[in-house]
Amino acid sequence: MASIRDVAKYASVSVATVSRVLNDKGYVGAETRKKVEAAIADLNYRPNEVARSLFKKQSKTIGLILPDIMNPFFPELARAIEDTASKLGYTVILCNSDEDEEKAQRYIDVLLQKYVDGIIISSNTILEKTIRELNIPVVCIDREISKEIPTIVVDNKKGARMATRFLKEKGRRKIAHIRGPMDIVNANERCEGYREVVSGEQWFKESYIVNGNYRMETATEVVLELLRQHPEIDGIFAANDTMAIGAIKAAYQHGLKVPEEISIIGFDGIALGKASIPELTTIEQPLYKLGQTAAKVLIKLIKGQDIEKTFYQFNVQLVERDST
Amino acid sequence: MASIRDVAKYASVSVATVSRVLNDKGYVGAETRKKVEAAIADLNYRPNEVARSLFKKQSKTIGLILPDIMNPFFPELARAIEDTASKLGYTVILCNSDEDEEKAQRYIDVLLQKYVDGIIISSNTILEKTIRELNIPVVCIDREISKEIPTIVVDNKKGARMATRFLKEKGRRKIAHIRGPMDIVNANERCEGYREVVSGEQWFKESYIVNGNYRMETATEVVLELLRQHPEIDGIFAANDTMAIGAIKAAYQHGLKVPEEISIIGFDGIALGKASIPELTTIEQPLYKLGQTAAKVLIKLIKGQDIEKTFYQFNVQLVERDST
DNA sequence: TAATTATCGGTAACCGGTTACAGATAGTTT
DNA sequence: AAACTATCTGTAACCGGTTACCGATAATTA
Repeated sequence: MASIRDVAKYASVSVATVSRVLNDKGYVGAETRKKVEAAIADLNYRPNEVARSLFKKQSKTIGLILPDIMNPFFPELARAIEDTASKLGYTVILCNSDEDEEKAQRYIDVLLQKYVDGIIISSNTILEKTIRELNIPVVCIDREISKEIPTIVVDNKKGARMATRFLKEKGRRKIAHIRGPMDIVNANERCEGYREVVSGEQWFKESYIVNGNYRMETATEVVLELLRQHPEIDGIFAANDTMAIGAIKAAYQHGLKVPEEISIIGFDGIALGKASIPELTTIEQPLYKLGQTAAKVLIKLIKGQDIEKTFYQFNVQLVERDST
Repeated sequence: MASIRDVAKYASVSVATVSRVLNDKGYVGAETRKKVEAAIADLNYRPNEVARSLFKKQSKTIGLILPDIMNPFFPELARAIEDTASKLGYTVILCNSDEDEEKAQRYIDVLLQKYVDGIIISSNTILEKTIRELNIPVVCIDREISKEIPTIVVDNKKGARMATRFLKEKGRRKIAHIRGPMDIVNANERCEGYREVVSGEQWFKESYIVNGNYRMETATEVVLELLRQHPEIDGIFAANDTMAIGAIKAAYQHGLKVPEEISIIGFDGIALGKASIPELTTIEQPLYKLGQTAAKVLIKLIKGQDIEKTFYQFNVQLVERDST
């Protein structure tokens, strides 16, 4: 591949001049500019981004650390981030942390060595201190670590309240909740939202809250057990869509018709919800918007521009489909 | 961050020596090595991967160009590729081409500028010539472009025959096929496999083959229309799982019970199939294995090792679940 | 003892960009 | 005509690694 020196020679100018044309910086005479542009075109020259990165200490690359791209919640986020980054001239390195702090740390080290300009991370295990020591911008998405670090999330508690109230409005009187992992903030918030709505009800029992881990199979198991213990249950609010689908399966296995005999509502609004039969009623997060915002905010920070706020909380929306 | 010169100064040696220790190359005395290692530890030094890339013309990074990570077929592939690459010391840049050749080309240009060591691509629009001109290894996955380029796929035709025969064995006598896009090789192969099995049947009509585009909504529409036209149909082989789920929806909307009145089988074995109700019978591709192989083959090529073959065709497996 | 060889470490050029600084030219002002 | 300024272009150092090549020392051999 042609280098800037080849172009300079071809156009009979110096490399500095070529660089000036390339970056539209400093004085370049009209004639000279034309010569250089012709040379660039003739040689099909593309500046070497690595050399540029070395000098600028910026790579036009961001790191994206997610628990697992196979988790159906993340592809839409990843897509939005990549789209936005790409539009703004950045490239995205994908990393799967498996919720493992050590693994995340290893990825971070590699990303730093590659001079990534910033990182978007979804993690609950990483420490605030670790992040601050990186000396590059970091944005958290979906999981919040600290109010100090820019974070993009939705109003989980409100969404949970909406979901639970909706089931009540649908005439459900014994509403259970399958919650997410204890160490994930949004799972706690969703559980809290559910609690706020049902704690005043005289029918509410602590055992109506069961532990899930955001995965389908486990949800099916625990809901099956729940229905055996509490045949009176006629509504379930699952803390995410994946578990909600697991719950639908459990309901069928238990011989219950959805939505006739039991209503089930999820949270997230992932594509999966439209693929299930019946289609899933859910609290929809503006996933694309979240990813887009994360990328925009991160890139603003990279460019040294300041951002309006450090905590972006988006609204959720109830999408009624056929499971309620 | 500390540079190699800082380490050299701290250890009172030259940068060459530090580099030798770092890369275990050339003679370094035991004493000297210890000093250098101590310095590296004390200064918490990590070599700058960008500087290294510049000199080596290798970045320990590979590009992954997929049509769309939101398409549920790709996350597992991406995960496998990332896992494998990461284990072998490579990092993955994610690109979404949207089946758009121009977009893919733009990504390729950017990737080249960043000195990626190789590219894994899933595309049917890109030309063989374009790829050969890149001068870096390229591996195709899921979509085949040319026998010259290393390709990782499954035996689509065989899988399609298996699916169609399976429906016959289940006693289905009027089996339709929803095919994938005309410009995708695997869609044609799957259609061909279906044809081979049904073309001898006296009941077979050309209109039993309908065009889908691998998307769910479209599949629902065309199947609905198909069922109106041909109420006799009692089996459907959809060219991918997403369309199979669309077909299940259509069947329900048409008042048919799955699998009692109509059997539906998909292709791919994506996670979605386990989330649908009824769970989807499908021809499962070893997705993780495919991704893993793609990464391994690519990295072998990058390292200049030679590979056994240029065409890796994996077997598919029929997974019977509840839709047949 | 002298010559040879293995081992070790340093200097400096290189990868391909960017940019501070300085020098040259042309146009304007006094 | 001299001085000054605006515009334009080039030289060379720098980013942080790698490595060819050379010189020095110590160990081995004749």
